[in-house]
Formats: sequence, structure tokens, C-alpha cells
Amino acid sequence: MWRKLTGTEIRVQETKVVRDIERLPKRKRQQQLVKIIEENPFVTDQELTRMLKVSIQTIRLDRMELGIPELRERLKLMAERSYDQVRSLPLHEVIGDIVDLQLDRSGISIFEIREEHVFSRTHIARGHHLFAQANSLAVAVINDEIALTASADIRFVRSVKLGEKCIAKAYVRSISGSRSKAKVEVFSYVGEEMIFQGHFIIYRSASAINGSEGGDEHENRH
Amino acid sequence: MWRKLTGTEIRVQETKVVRDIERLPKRKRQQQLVKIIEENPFVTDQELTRMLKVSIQTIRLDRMELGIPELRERLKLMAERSYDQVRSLPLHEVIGDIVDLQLDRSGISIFEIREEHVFSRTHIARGHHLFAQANSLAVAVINDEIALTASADIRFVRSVKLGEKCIAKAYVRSISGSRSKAKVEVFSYVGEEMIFQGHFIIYRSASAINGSEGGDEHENRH
DNA sequence: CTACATTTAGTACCAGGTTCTAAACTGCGT
DNA sequence: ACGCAGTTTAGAACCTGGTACTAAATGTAG
Repeated sequence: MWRKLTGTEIRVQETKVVRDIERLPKRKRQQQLVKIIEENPFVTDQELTRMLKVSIQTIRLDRMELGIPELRERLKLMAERSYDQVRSLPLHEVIGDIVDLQLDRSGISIFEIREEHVFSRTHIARGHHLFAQANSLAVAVINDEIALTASADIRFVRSVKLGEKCIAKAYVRSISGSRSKAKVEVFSYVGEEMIFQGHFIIYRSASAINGSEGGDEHENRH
Repeated sequence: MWRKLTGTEIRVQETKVVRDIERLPKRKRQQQLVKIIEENPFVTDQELTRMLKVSIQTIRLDRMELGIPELRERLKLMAERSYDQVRSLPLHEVIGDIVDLQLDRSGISIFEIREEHVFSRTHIARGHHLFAQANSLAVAVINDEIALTASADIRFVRSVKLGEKCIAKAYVRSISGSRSKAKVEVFSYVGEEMIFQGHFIIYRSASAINGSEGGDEHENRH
């Protein structure tokens, strides 16, 4: 369909220019259509006819060619996406996927930096996400029903960019005699490079209920 | 519609008890209906007839009485909600509302602990949200186009619960000679009580591009 | 028995489409 | 001037998941 056009386009100029400016409207219209629907997915075909000054059939042919589903399908997809997000928010309770866990000893989690984790202009990951991964892991590695971060000393060694996979490794360094506190060290890497390190003091169940308690806790994983 | 019912309910007991256990099926069914739709908003009236073993008209009467909109309306509402959320996500870039800002001097932000910030079982705020508020503020108070957290030393003084409002106050303590680093102290309070404190080292634009750079930055706010 | 609530049935209608068939119009090559 | 392809428009039948309304059947308490 378009093969022919591009072929002729390249060859001659004077005659085909006319052809192109006559043909472009379809492409242009479809581009516009995509843009309109993108920035307002709630628009009906009816409304589109008014905006693009073509018949409703043309709108529908365009949607078909572009693979854009009908209004209701779009809404359903959006609803499902947001519903899934809400559902997977409990998964959001631990930031990063824990791939290895030896309670009271060590743990490893992986966290991929995605669009929502970076500063839009520079695509550099925001610090609190790296902290959150490390903090979650430090809390998870403690073998108690409740564990709360009491304090932390952290360092952002280098910035992490969109798409990079952070691998955090946590080591439990010491358990206090009364077992009320634990020291956990976390090192995060992208590849071989260390990008973050943190020293966490975690309060655990017995002492965590009263007294100076921190900002995080966790449930026993299996 | 319900006024009458509740009226008789309150008055007499022995006679109405019978009436109630005869009436309950309706109420019970409606409670079930609410629950079903709540945990699966994508269900059609047809599917509900099978689940509740009543006619589709009853389902629809129930929905009316309960003020539950039809499937398509539900999906539309969800889609709109998620769309608004996505739109207001850039607001999520700074955690907490900045209410006062004196660049290179001090700043104040307020952050209310909501459902999504707490651990579901205990309703205690997760540490990284408190950190995020403080970190955002520490970065915001620096008068530079780009600012990145290099390191932080933080302490969770006491746990914060659902519904509490955290007020974070940041003070720029020192600016290095070359202006490449700044020291920022942040103290967060619920009412009079301090709940968090942190010491941040922030790298600023000139030196931030190369060298050891942190995990956060910010754009100039007006 | 009667009055009232509850449930079910059925019809007409609607939005926002899909699917399919059939015309027009447009412009180009020959 | 003619045909042909790409494009646009029109129209009818049908679909889902409802609303709105009328009417009848069933229950049940007083």
C-alpha cells in the first residue's frame, strides 16, 4: 500500500508532490488520531468525527488500522491496569525481588530501575528508591515477626540510571545479646560496580513494641 | 425506603425477629453483592445472577438501592481515577507538600501518612517514606538546578502511625568552599514530638555531573 | 382476606460500538 | 475518455450491558 508511494516519492518531484499532499491527510489524520486518543482516552468515535472532520466510518477504519481498541475496551484496560497495580502494591511492600534469603545471615534482592523511579529529565534514579530496596532487604533478612528500622547510615556511591538492575546484598553483622537489635550491612551493585552502601540498625519484635522504634517492619516469609 | 424498615426494627423484638430473619436474605444478599463487586469490580449483572441465585432484575434493584453503578460506569470511574493518579504522579516527585522554602537556608514540608504508606497489619509508617520526605526536602532546599544526595545518616526516633502528619524541617548547615557539597539537617515531627532526624550530604550541579554522585536531584521550584 | 414487600418477567430503548456490503469520490496512468 | 486502486462514506444487522418502565407472581404479616 505504502511501498508504491515511497518508491515514487523518491524518484520524481514535481508530479508526485501533488500526490503526496493529497495523500498525506490520511497519515496525518491517523497521527492526530493517535495523539488525541493518547491524551484523552475517554473520547468517543462521535467526538472524533467532529475533531477530524471525517465520517465515523473513517474514524473506525483508522482505529482498526492503528490497532486502537474501542472506548470501552480502552477504559477496561485502564481499569485493569490500575486494579493490577493496586493488587500488586502489597508486593510493593518489599521493594525489589528477593532471590535469596538466609534468615539472620544474609539476603539478596534485585530491583530494576524503571520510568517511575527516575527523575524524568536526567533519568537518574531517585535516592529513596535505592534506600527502600536496601531497607526492605535489611528488614526482611531479620528472622522476626516484626522488625523496624531504628537508624541507618547510607552512602550513594554513584548514580543509577533508567533500566539498570540493582542487586542488593545484605549481611547480618551482629545480633545483640538481648536480641533486641541487629546490625545489617547492605551493599548494592550494578554489575560489578557498587552504587550504594548502608549500615542499618534494626529493632526486632520483643523490644520493638515499646521503646524507640523505627519506621519499617516485615512479616515472616514462608 | 430503609427508614420504614429501621423504624420497625428498633421498636418491637419478638414479632420482628421473625420478620428480620425472613428479611435478612435480602440484606445479606446485598451485603454479599457489595463484597463481590468490591473485590471484583469487573463482574457483570449476568455473572451476579449465577453467584447469588436470583434474577437479573433483583440484582439490578439491589444495585440501585445500594447506589452501585453499572459495570461500564465502574470501569470508567476506575479508569478516571487511575488517569488522574498518573497525571498527579509528577507531584509524587517531591514527597510531601513544601510549605516554606528559603533556598540555601531552610525549608518545611508536610506529609500525611496514608493507607499506602503503612504496613497493613500494624499501621506503622514504612521507613522509606519518612526518609523520602526528608530526602526530597533536603534536595529541594539546595539552590541549584541539579542536586543529588551523596550520603545520609538517619535515625527513626519513634514509629509513625496511619493518619499522622509529619512535618519535616530542613536546615542548610554548611556550604563547602567550592560550593560542591552542602550539609543539610532534617528533623521531622508529629506535633511536638521528633520522630526522625537525618544528616544529608548533598552534591550540587557543578560537581554533580562527574565524580561520586548520589541518588537524587531536583529542579528549581520558581 | 388483604395490604404490602419482594421477586421475577418482559418490553422498549440506549450508547458505543463490530461486521459486512455497497456505493461514491479522487486521482492517476494509459 | 476509461478503468482501476485507494480512500471515504453510507447503511443495515447485530452485540453487550445496561436503564426505564409496566405488570404479574409470590410471600408473609397482621
